[in-house]
Amino acid sequence: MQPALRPSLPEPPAQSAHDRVYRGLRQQVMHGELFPGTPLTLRGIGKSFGVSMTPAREAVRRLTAEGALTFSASGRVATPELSNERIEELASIRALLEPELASRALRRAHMALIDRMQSINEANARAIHRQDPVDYIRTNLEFHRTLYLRAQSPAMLGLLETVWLQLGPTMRALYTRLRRTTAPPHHRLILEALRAGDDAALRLALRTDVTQGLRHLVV
Amino acid sequence: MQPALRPSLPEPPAQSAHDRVYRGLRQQVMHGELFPGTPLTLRGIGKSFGVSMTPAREAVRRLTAEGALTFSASGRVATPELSNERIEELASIRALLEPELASRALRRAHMALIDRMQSINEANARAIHRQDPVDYIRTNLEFHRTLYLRAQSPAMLGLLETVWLQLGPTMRALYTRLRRTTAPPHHRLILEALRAGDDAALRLALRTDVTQGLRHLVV
DNA sequence: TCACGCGGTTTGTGATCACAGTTTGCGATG
DNA sequence: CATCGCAAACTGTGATCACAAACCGCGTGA
Repeated sequence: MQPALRPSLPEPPAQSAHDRVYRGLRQQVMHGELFPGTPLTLRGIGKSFGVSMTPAREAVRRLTAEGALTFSASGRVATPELSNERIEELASIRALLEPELASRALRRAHMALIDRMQSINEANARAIHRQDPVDYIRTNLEFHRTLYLRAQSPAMLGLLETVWLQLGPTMRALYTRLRRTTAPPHHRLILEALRAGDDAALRLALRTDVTQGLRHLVV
Repeated sequence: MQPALRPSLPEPPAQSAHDRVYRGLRQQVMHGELFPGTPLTLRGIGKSFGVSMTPAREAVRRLTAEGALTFSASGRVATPELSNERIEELASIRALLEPELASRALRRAHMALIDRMQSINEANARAIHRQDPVDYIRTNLEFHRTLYLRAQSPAMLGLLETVWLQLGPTMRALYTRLRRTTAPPHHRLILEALRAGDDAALRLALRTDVTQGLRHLVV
């Protein structure tokens, strides 16, 4: 969990049962803890969170609305198995939104932010070396989100997180399949563009980071 | 309702109770039938759709996940009252997504599509003359959606519809306040750019249509 | 050996209920 | 006449239940 990220997203404690379930499931999906096509059951979810079916159903309903889960034929719940077209479309949405968010964040960026991103990036490199897919996905998203939070554009970030959510299981399948041992090279470019205050370079670095990262997703 | 639009969005009949409620409420919100801050109750929703609280709750949960409804203090459900910053942010998201969708649709556009858009636009002009805010919003969205459906980018269109949904009540408040009697000039430019096959002009026309239309929203 | 069919089990759905918190409206009091 | 207070009504929450449909596995038959 990343307690340091919370203050910018003004979500109150909101400790209702369905909200606990929602957050828990959402994190599992976004961080790639679940493979594509993993079947879920309302009773199973409820039991694993210690609640009844009702809050589990609401959380699932909410997550399906965001594309994090799908209803297979006749209402069975599962993580999505994306077609190649869908993957490419989601990647192009990332390529549209992320440079814009980065550009907005650039105006408000300061040294402490860049340092924080750098340390997250080092954790990301360690996850790669450890060959830990979940931690790799988690730190990678955290790297990006840390930057975008500075954009002060909650609606746009929310939309982007929806996209990440849909890609979660697919990214897990990818990063489990190809066991890379070298860090993605573009995070360094992002940090350099940030330090230089170069908007065009930053946009380009993000676009390539996103499209390169998802290039290998197409089966 | 627009039965002609259905085939491209491959949504099955899906006649469960919560889905009927979801679609009904969603349309009410997106088409501006509800003003910002309108309070809703689960029991009231259920009664007006002839179902119990359970499906009503699921539909509301799903709509709040999309930003169509908000939970006011201590769980009361209401349509959102957006701040100026949020309105501007949503407008800039529209300005980002809609030119992209239009550009993708341009490659696949044909004469029948343009004719259909033109006839929708005439219905839109009639709604303006009749000073019917709901029908104005409905035909305006239909004009745009008819174009974007051709982009064959369901995920991007889905994201955009989420944005429309969030703006629904606010647009209703606007178009009720300022009683315009002249059609927005940019739809004509969009049609001309489509006929000419001019990508740059089309992108520009959409960007100005979106930003001009929402310029008056800021209170 | 393989395909088919059938019954037990599991699954999502929707209704109902008890409960706690909030709002509301009426009446008493200054 | 205005203001405060309290009780009744209302609201969302979560649990439980009945039910129908889908699924799974085993056994039978070709």
